[in-house]
Amino acid sequence: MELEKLYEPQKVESDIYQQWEQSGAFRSTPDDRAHEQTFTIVIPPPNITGALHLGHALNNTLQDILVRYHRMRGFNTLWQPGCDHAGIATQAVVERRIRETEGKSRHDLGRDELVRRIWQWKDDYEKRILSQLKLMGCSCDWERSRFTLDEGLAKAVRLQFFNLFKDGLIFRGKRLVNWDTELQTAVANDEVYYETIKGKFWHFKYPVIDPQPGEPEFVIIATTRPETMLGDTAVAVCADPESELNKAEQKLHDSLDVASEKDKPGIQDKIDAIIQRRKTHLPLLLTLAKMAKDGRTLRLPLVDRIIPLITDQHANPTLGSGCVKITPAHDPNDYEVGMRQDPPLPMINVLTKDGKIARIVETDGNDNPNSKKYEGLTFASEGRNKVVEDMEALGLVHDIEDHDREVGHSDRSKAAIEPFLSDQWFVQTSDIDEDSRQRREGLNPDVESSVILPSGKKIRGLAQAAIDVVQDERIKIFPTRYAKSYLDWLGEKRDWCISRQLWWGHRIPIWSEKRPAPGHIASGKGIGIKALADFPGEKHFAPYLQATMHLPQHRDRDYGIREQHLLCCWNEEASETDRTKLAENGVSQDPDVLDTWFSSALWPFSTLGWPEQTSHLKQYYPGNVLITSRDIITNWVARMVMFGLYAMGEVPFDHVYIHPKILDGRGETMSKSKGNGVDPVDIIHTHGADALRYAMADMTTETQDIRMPVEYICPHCKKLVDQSLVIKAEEQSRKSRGIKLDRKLQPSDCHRVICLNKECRKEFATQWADADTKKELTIARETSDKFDLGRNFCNKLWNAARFAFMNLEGASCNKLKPQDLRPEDRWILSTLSQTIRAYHQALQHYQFSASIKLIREFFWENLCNWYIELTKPILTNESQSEDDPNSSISAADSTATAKQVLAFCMDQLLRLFHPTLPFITERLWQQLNAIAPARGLPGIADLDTDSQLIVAMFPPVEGYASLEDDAIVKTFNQLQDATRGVRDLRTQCKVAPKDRVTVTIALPAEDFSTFESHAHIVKHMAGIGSLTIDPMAKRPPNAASVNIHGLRIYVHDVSDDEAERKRATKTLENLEKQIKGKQSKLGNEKFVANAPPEVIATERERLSELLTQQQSLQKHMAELTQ
RNA sequence: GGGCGAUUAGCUCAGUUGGCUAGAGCGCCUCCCUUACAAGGAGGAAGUCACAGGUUCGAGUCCUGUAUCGCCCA
Repeated sequence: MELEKLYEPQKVESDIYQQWEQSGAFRSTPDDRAHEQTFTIVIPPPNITGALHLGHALNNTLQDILVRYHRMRGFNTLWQPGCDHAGIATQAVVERRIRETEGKSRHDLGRDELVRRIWQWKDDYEKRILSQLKLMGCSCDWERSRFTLDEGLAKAVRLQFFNLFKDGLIFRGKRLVNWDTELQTAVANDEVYYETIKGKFWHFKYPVIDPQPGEPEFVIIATTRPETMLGDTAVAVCADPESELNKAEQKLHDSLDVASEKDKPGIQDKIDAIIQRRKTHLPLLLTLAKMAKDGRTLRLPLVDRIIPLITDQHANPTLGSGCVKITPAHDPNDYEVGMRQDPPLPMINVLTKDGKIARIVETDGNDNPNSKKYEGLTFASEGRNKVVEDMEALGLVHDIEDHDREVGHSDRSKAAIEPFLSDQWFVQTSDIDEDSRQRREGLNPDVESSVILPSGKKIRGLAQAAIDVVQDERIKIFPTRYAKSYLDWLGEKRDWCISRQLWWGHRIPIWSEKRPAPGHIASGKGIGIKALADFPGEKHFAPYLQATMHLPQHRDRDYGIREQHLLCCWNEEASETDRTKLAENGVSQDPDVLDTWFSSALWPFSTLGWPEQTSHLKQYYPGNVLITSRDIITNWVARMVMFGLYAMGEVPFDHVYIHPKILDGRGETMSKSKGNGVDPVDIIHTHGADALRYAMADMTTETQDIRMPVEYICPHCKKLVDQSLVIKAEEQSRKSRGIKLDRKLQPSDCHRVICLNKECRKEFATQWADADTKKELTIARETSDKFDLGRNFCNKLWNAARFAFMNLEGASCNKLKPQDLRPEDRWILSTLSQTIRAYHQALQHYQFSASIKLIREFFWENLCNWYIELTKPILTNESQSEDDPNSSISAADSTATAKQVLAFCMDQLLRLFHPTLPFITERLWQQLNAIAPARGLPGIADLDTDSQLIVAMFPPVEGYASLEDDAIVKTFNQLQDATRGVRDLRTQCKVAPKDRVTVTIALPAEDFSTFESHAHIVKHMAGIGSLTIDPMAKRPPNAASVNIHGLRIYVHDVSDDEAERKRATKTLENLEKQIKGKQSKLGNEKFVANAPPEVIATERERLSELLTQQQSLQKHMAELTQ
């Protein structure tokens, strides 16, 4: 069964993968082995919004390399796969799809139907994602595949929530969220993008109530969002404007001192402005500050609310009028201002969930009679116009300027984001102290002000615990610089807002009953939440926890209710019937779901069966390493650590490895949501899975992201079409059609593409086209020539193996004595052993690129270009007559030894390459097993020859010490130098490759005998007909010569004196330059005094070497001139 | 605004704690379809290590500043 001349991955990959799966090689089996002998990786669960792209291919290649490496080293190994439900991202994708295809909103469908649709979507994409991973060769334990909404994981989520609630670590609070008025949900920060919008700056006058003599009648505030003034609850001024102005000026002076000339005028202008301002504004600002301290109030126009003039650092005396309106319920900064006041400012909401002006309720609980005419107007358009119009009518508009503003937009719906105050659930990650106990007052008064982990350790707070484990290196982060972003973020100890106003996700396990404040009589026929524990037959309410939550004054406006009774429960989800029954009794479950990261944070143990104490949990927790991308260090990694410590008492993993990011041809990160992802399956199609993996691992260095120019393969002419040109063409085409471009186009904006190849010009579809277009046109696959090196490498490996297999028939497995080995055998074995050691070293430090380079270099350069070339004549029996006259080894013995050594090298190489290139190595392994079933070096390396490489033993960490031989490596280097020297001269003198040349080599007498006894190597490798080694040799007539590391090489009869003189002169010049450098260095007293002795010694040695070379070359020149 | 990183050959990138003449792949030039491999082999040209200072006997490497780019956080 001879191998094909070209390696064709598609003929190999699926069979091999099936064999692995069927053999159970991926399966994890708990066996009580210690943590040191267990290797666990949990996959960062890909979300099910879309298919995987090359970034995931990188992530999973690296995981698979480590998993296969450890499996082959005999570790009990688990790679835990699965997918993430990705709350908002998935719901938005599915909602958009339904809107586009059916014209329906989620409210049209209803909660249950929408969730049903999303499950369908999940099934499709989960299937696609898992198949992508399999095609890449990932060796996950597929039988254990999990989804973050699985029932088992849902149970883990509910229990974790329950425990946190019990420990008083969950509280309810107000928060300004990014509100998407279109989707009617809060969106996360990373789902908001900013655009500059042309707008105006309105300067309004607010009348002062009872101004004293010398005080202004109005204060002037400026706003870009007039409609929010309906919710103003204060106007702030600076408490000490004079010193603030001084500070600002000093700061400008400081920066003026260090500024470049071109920046100076701008800074000077600002200083002048402040000086000017002291004259024009300061007196008024001082008056305002005093008024604020005296408790002066203002009458807010339109709604007629009396609001205080306050002092706060937020008011900047260097800008505008120095006064700023405060709308705590609709601006993040104002919210902070409001919270800083004592007592806090009231927060008055003026926005409805669907983006209109709300019914405005004053602090006394009554509707504001003046606000009626604004109610129901669209917020930032009709509302704004009406407010401005009315202010103008009242003559309270002082000025209007043009002003550009950065406005947040929802990534999902493209609607403008409004800051919106809403009730949210939080996990307290900050330190647990008196202050925070106040905040969660009423929730669970019995809780201590610390938390005791299952390990018995007492912690100050979740964030602090997660900081500690990285600081004391119980978790190590690679590369180390990423520890900083982890620590910085956790150091802020911001409580974690975990509720999301969505339908897709884990529903918050809180049930509540709204009821009046204490002292009032409960109305209605409710059974009362306290009675729920005895609710007949409802096992899902046990165990449960209950708490009464007092809602502070300014927080209850949405409800008009003073107190809420809450019940947190776990066990099973409530059934429909239960829900109905409970609803009838005035008890309902919180409609919100949990932040996706809540369930992801449990992933390292929920996937192992927690809260059940399964054998998997015992064996495989904690994991060894988490491999992920840097953008989720905070969202995910930090939370896994907090939850791991909290639920398990132990860190979830020992190491975190952060890998580079894949960028597209324009330098933008590849992402699902951006629409520039390349399907790894396309690359597998053009280059093969191993080539994909090889290139990925080879590009994974510590510092750099990976730029990946993408090309389409035109399905018609098969030529490559540059993706960035296609995007440009699309932009052009849109412009010419009069379409305004409001953003940079992405590959996902290009659906129909005309081939840029002039002879073709046919149209094709891209992966982003809709189904109809895809049907109409053929889809072009995407590719990148970045993967060529992987494909080339696989082909090389394939062919080297092919050659070996053609010649390994009858290879033996004998006990070899050192004297049986030829110098090249000893050299290659020594080099192999060193390579093995270095490979382990590199991989254990997550130096993927370096590890690949090591084994690539050994294989391609050393084994193929030297060892195999040297061994060819023996193996193919051409060299019987060319027996090395100096060797005592017979030709037949050499052949047998060479076969055994080559078989050994191939065996070790396949093992070394298997983690990176699993398919091709497994295929070749089968062939090797067939041709050389018994192999190894008995006594030195006794090998298992398992039928499957995936479970064969990896070469040992320490290499094979007895094979290492520095002397032969040194000699071989000299032989290689000589060979290269002759080859160089042959090329320079245009000797045809087939012609044999006559060569004389002069060298130091002490190297003579070793060199001479191995000279056949140079002779063979350099195409030498006749070779003389002579320490005293002089230049033969018309010889070309070169000096390399003390060797002087003459190739006879190929050069005239003129050419030789030129060559020698050039070399001499170079030598002189180096000698001069060395001499001045060694002549420097300070160098000799300060540098370490070994460095000086090397320099001296090197100088004398250079001088010898120079002398010999000068002599040579002299001979030439004669 | 704060933090992190990058800038080395035409391109994409290596370069461990400062120490031989700064490397690789691709591309380029010359030669070779030699029976494993042209997806290959042999040889070659090509770099002011972003810029400006500083520390040091010695700086691509350490420090300071500048410029440009990227990412994260607010």
